[in-house]
Amino acid sequence: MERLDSSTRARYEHRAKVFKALGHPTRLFIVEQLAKGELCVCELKKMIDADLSTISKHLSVLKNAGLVTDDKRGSNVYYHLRISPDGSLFACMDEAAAALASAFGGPDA
Amino acid sequence: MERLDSSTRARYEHRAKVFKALGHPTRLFIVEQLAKGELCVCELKKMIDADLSTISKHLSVLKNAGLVTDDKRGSNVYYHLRISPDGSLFACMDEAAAALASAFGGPDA
DNA sequence: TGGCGATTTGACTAAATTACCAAATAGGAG
DNA sequence: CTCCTATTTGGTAATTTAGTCAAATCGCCA
Repeated sequence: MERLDSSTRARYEHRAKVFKALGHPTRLFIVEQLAKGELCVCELKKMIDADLSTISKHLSVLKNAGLVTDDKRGSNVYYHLRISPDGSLFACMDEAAAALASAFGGPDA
Repeated sequence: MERLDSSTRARYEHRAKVFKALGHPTRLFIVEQLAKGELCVCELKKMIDADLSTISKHLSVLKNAGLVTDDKRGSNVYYHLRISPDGSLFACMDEAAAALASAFGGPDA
């Protein structure tokens, strides 16, 4: 029987950090937009109705989870994905939606 | 250009809920154990060093995210996964670990 | 019926998250 | 150099989450 001891826990904390970063609608949206190509903060601002500082902090969470990197060019900061848009993390998003929908009979159940 | 308006946002909130549920090491551990087969709360208790009520609440979060269901049999409550252990949500966990590791040069980078 | 083991729920506290505003910083243009 | 734009950071209030203990439930068995 596997037990959640401290060394096992460290491994799970590692993974949980990535899921946690994806656990916010705005961040999930950002990740999907970046899947189409890099965007600078001001471009994301046009898409998202929130304070610029809020968006900046969401980007920082994604960066700390290893999901994106930033690249300063001129006075702009461009963000792009570190994961493949064809990878399981994206397939996973659809499965996530399906899990909830099929459980509670949502619109796309 | 796609915008995160209120209806779009509702869709992302839906998905984010599932990721959020996976964004805790204990819950991630529980999900992986359940991938091997159903377990009752007292069996999970043997694996996890936390208060029984804490475990119960984690299970409730997973249930609300549509990831598990419960099944009372006798005086025990058995939990089992609602998602396939072969699906992308599991493949995704490895990718999650890899994303962080490759970003920060972790042990399994 | 009475009590027991298993599990959930409620009350509560501490800690983390989120959002906004204002201020700081950094680079480029004039 | 100085202003302007782009972005991040710090402070703070509101909300949510995680964890613990105690109390409430529920199904069984004597």
